[in-house]
Amino acid sequence: MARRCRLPRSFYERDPRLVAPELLGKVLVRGGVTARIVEVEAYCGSEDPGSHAYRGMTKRNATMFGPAGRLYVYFTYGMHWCANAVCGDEGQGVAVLLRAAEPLSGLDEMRARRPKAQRDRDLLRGPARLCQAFGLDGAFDGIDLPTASTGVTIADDGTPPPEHPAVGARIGLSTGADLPWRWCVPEDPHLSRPA
DNA sequence: ACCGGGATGTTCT
DNA sequence: GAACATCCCGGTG
Repeated sequence: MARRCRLPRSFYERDPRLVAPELLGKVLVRGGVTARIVEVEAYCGSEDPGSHAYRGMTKRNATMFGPAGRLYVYFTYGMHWCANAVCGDEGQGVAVLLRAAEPLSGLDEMRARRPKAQRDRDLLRGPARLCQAFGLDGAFDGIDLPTASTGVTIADDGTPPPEHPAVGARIGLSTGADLPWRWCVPEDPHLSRPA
């Protein structure tokens, strides 16, 4: 296996629609718990009616407007957390939502945090399930992914992104649902929904 | 397999 | 007061 390195800040400092497909195949890391990202969505700030940032900065979405490379973790539906990587330039409010991943290591810890998951392929199949399995919640909002000391990061282990990713509409939106800003590893069994 | 509804509480109108 | 970047369970076929 090739050596794993944290993605540098410059990776994130671009349009989320460029960053998103390149995140496919990268490795989400929290200590010994790791997983390969297979599904993501781009959220594009003031030009995107589906984005939390569409109506400007609020207390909840403030992290989105900060520097690229931070983790934006938000609470939704009264019980779930979801995690994004902030992209672009500071003040833009753009990010990539991490929607699904393939478990690589730390499976026992994931299973312990998600006792309801029947099969290992269900551990990270969906943005809130992914956060549950990794133990990500509001305490992780704003942490800096490129910084070594945080323990949470996204790394490159040499696996290239798919040459022809599946692209389609984002999931769960009432507005902005027509925009094709969801990217997946084609045919991957760990997707939240087929591509 | 697919579908419908309930859980649960923060955020914004 | 409504909406919400979701998940889980229990129905039916």
